[in-house]
Amino acid sequence: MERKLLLLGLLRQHEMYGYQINDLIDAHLGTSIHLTKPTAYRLLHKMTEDGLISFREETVGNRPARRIYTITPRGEEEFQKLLKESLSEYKPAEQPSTISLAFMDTLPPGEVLPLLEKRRAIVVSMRDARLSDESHLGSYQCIIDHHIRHLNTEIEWLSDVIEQLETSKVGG
Amino acid sequence: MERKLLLLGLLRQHEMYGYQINDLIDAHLGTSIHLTKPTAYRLLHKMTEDGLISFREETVGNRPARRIYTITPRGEEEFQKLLKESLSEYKPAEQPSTISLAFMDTLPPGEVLPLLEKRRAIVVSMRDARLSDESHLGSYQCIIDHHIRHLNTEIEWLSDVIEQLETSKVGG
DNA sequence: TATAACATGTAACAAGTTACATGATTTC
DNA sequence: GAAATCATGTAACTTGTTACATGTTATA
Repeated sequence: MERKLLLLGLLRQHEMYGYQINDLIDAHLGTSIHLTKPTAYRLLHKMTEDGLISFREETVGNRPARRIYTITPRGEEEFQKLLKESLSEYKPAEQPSTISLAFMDTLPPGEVLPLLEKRRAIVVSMRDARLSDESHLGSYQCIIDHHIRHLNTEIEWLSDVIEQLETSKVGG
Repeated sequence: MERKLLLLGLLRQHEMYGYQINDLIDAHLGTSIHLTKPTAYRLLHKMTEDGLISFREETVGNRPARRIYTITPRGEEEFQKLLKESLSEYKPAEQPSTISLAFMDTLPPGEVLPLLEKRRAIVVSMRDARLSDESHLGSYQCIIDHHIRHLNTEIEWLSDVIEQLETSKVGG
């Protein structure tokens, strides 16, 4: 489970509390992995139970205490294990958005084209948002680069599909 | 939900029974979408309840009767609706395998390199399996092409990461 | 003074998986 | 006669989401 690896990896670098982790992921990794608050909190609880992380509380004003998590030696072991496993494996990403393209010939090209152009615009704006994200975050840069490359591939593929549709529209 | 679109789209082309659908997906689309048997059967039941598809039974020998599903007019409507929605949207694929790369600097390059090379070999063999799949399946070809492109991007990215590691190993 | 951000969490639900169950037929 | 394939399915579990709950502090 990659979210576990992610949390362990983050906590390994600095101690952090849940809210902080959520913010970091939303801000910089949210387009590559989603991890919603409830899931993050649940995982943190579970990993605490399992002895992989531990926390101390810190109170600022009268807000709910921050639970500042640190990785334990057992967590470090688990991290190393998961990391080596995960580095040497590959599970292809599911591409749910792709399925509809298999059925586009159901509709007349004139109807499909604007839909695909809308889709492409979404992908382009995602790519551009990533490109203009100037916060070079050391190790995350690698993931951001990965994401940009795949977004570019997606744009190229979509453009080819669109082009083919356009010529078939003219030709047919 | 893309699996629903997929099932409706398949049944729209020919009537089919569950086992057949599972086979088709395993054989040609399995690397892009997984749909396990229980999920497929459950969806077929639910869509029947909802009036999107209907079935007749066909018995061969003493085996359990095949339930041969056909799309209904309401299913056709739903299909059109889902298709238009899905064509114009884009949800980036989650890339769980990528997370570990953010933490590779945890290990010495000499230890990371063989792991990443193993990973790359997996991706390469997936790509090659797709390339050598000669069963050109009309509309699915588009999805297969999509998949191959992303696998290629993945290979390029991994190769760059590996190359960087190699030079840093020599240089450092 | 209202809204956003801070900080945690629970409850109910949705979706999908694994493992198991059943039994016939074909192939080695 | 054992193993694979055909054909359906159930039960228990895992994982994650959405919506809701609670209350504080900073900002516009």
